[in-house]
Amino acid sequence: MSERILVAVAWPYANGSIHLGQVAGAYLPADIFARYHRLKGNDVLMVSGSDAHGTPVTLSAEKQGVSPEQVFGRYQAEFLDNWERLGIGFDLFTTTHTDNHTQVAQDMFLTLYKKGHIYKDTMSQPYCETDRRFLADRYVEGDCPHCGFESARGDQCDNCGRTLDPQDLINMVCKLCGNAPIIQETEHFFLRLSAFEDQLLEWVRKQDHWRSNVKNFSIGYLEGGLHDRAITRDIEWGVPVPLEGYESKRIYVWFEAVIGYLSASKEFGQLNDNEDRWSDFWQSDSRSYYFMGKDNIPFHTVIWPAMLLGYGGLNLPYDVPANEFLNLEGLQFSTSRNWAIWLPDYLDKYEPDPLRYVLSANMPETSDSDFTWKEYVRSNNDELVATYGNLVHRILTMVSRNFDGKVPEAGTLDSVDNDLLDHARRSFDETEAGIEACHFRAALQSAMGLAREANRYLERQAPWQTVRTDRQRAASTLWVGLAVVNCLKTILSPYLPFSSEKLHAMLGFDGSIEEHGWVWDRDELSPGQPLGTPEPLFTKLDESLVEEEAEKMAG
RNA sequence: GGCAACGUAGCUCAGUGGCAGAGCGGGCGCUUCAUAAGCGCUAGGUCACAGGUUCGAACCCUGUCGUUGCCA
Repeated sequence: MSERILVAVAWPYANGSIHLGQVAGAYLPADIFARYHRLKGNDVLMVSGSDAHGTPVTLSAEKQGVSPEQVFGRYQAEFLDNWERLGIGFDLFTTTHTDNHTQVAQDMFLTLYKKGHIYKDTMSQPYCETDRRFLADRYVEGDCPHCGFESARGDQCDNCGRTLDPQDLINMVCKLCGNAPIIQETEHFFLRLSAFEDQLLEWVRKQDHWRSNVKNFSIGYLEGGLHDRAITRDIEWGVPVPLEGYESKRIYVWFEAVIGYLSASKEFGQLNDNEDRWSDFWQSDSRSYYFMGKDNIPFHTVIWPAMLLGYGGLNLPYDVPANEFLNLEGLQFSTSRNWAIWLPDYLDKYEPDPLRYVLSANMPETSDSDFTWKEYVRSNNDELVATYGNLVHRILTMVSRNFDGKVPEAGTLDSVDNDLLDHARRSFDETEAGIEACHFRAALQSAMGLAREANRYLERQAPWQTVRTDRQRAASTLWVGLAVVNCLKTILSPYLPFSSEKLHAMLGFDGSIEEHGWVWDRDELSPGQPLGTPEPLFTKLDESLVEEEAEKMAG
């Protein structure tokens, strides 16, 4: 029975490249999950897009002396290229700067407003008399009232990490002109989050399939009490407030960006000449999974659900498998300190599958994890190449040399043969259950365990010897070996789509793995089926790479 | 400061009441079909620290220290 699965992935700010932390935290797990469900034959919609609005984009634009459109346009193009090269298969990766998104976001705003979930009030904001504009949190800086750090931002101090209100800053200055802003009252719209507290708490408490840290954190967040939050700002870049008299105000980015999941779903339908397509994933018996880093949890377990409840008639998140953070060589990824591995840089030099493998094997599912170049090389050489790639290669070359490159016909199977085939069945089921539950690391371990077991099997059956003494026995062994490789091809394909596709062809199949589906049958390879020319699936990397990359990062 | 997590082998990490685990790395040996890949054996741990509950604690409770995220 086909299921409907919405794979919703956090929207990256379009003011800088994607780094490996974001890949490990959100994009890769989402893609593995989506690929698996597509193989299962389920109806999958995977969406995300560039967060084109928000102050990081305008700040970058002003720094570079270009328009915000140019900034987000450049990164939107880069993101699309990166997804293609890394094999992140979005059904639609759009942006928040589309007419469609504006319309959907304004509809959400108006509906909530009419239903009384949004109300007007006034608040105090820094106003720069020189630039004649209100200043967003990140447009002011000053001394941190807690630690005295001299260039704390309006929303947070980068030194002591505390969150701030602009009014807290000592010696506050406008980042644009350097003059001191004044504090001025301004009218804004507020989301009545407090009204949803009980309903959300009841809902979150029922989510027993959520990761415990996600659930506990959300419950704690709700029990601490929800405060109504301002959802508009006095800025020019963003979605206009759709009410007369408020033309100078924009919907604030944290409220508007999450609506992207819905607007992207609608845009997907329009692009495919099926206007109502979005409702399959939002109003019917569909499950939605939201992938993101841990810093984004409350937006997806509390605020977005509150908006959906207020709007009415739309599905709440089914699961929010948020990941912890990936560190780099023991330190946090930091854009400002340029401590990062940027995805476009990686893709210019290396293959996609090894990265997908290393990040999956080390995915920060339950706690922060660490990426090091040393581990990257080790993992590629000792696991991908030595365990899996070599297994495939030794079996294929033996068949190629001794059985005319055709699937040999098995004779009677012995208990060792059957044990391995049983193991393959178990690994297939375990990998399936693991991915289904968003336990990507464990599922990958199960698959790799099968590759190790197959190497042990070969050692025991030694077909390179029996081929000279008992040709039928060697044929049976290699037939079993091929059947297991065929299994590995499928269960590893969500993780290693490029090499699995290559292997699929080498095993003599036509078409793609996606057409083939998430199935494994030991008898799938028919005797006599001609195999392709065996080629290594992965390449060993030289240790010198570790030092080269270390030097690059130090510089 | 409040809340939620995390701290386990050289490294990266599993393990939530019942004999401390895996992968990789180290050491020794075997093998040679395969990308010098593979297989077996082996060494290696005060489960952050200190208390408590229990017949029994890495696991439950309290406190301390360290790390992370969110919030004020």
